[in-house]
Amino acid sequence: MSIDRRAEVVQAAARSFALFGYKATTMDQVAKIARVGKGTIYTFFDNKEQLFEEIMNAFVEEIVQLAEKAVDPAKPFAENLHRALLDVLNFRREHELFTRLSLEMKEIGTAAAGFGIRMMEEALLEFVARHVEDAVAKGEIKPCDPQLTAYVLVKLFITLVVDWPSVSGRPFQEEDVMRLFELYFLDGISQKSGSPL
Amino acid sequence: MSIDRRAEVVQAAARSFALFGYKATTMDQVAKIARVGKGTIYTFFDNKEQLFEEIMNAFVEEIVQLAEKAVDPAKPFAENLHRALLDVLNFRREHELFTRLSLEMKEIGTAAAGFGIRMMEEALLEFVARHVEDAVAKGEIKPCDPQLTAYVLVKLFITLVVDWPSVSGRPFQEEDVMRLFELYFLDGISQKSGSPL
DNA sequence: TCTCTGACTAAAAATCTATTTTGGTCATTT
DNA sequence: AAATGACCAAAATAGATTTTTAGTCAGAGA
Repeated sequence: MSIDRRAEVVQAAARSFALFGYKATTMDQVAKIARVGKGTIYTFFDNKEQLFEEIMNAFVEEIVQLAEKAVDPAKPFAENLHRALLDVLNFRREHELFTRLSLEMKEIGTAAAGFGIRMMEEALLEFVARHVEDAVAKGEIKPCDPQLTAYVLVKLFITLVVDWPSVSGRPFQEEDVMRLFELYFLDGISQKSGSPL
Repeated sequence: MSIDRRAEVVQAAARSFALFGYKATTMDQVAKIARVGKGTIYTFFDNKEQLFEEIMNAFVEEIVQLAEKAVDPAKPFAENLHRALLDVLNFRREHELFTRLSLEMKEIGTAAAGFGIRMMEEALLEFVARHVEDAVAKGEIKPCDPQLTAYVLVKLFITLVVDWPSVSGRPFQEEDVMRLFELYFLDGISQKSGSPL
């Protein structure tokens, strides 16, 4: 039985994309790493972008499934959000493809890298929006536009996990992020209800 | 009495920066618009960047003063935030220097434009952080890191006023921004206290 | 026959070179 | 003493040339 050349190609490409980014990954290189002829790649994928898309798709699916698994419909929104964010956080830390692509996207303006990022963000937004909608329906959170709320939520997440650490120098611990999320998003910073004894 | 050449230079440069951006503004052009010799500019400013800095400084000062005027120490934090943000919002809409520089910063990577933007953001952050500190001291909002809170607040502001409109296509009205700010930041989206009668 | 390959090609990217533009200077004028 | 614009070096731009790379295809190997 011959090896699964398609899988070899995908694995090699995934490694190369994660290691060098989209632009610096050449098809010759992928072929070499996968130990196949370059033409073989083109029997499975029409072009470089499609190969990239496949890998991003798998990546996105993995993340969404992870988040989905963290959600228990019986449990409250805040708790589900908590667990899902934690998982995404950890996943990000382990797989640096996302981080590298973000960099490439911002430093160089690679179109495909931008596409990849946008795809991930859109998938994440869709996922969050769906759960926000549920939570609103259940009366767990106030009525609001699910799309916008998801957008704000994800932006706040990125602000806390990516932007602020790079501005202030010190990254947060997981628990910090969760506590801050509750403070800034779920409960609000306004000191109005529970008067301090 | 001779004209104030320095003021002429500053005015000409301000116009040109706002109209063409940092990079596309040449010192020859500024000299011509200001109707002075190019050398004259260099009797007031060491170089192009310093000229730019002066103009940005004035700009930032104007904004901060505007915001400061909107704040009444006797009034609650939420209301002050409300008014200050409204003023900044309007100012932004009127003066396009900020917008143009943001674009230049993102499309081309002009270092000086980046510097200008960062300056504005830092000034704004400092302003907000100071007032957050006050509000915490007065017990109007929950105890929190003023720096971080200011950062989150400004980011949310930009998310609502700049990012979301460009994503969704439809910009917000002023009142919308304010209402959303209350929902997402001050009160929180969590449906916990006031049960919906 | 069918899968797989790597030399090949056209197009894009990088490199090099010639030319122009531009920030900054300074001897001269006012 | 204040102001100027011709001047210069350095940087940006444009164009020509070379290199790299995505994608093809005739043919080798099974």
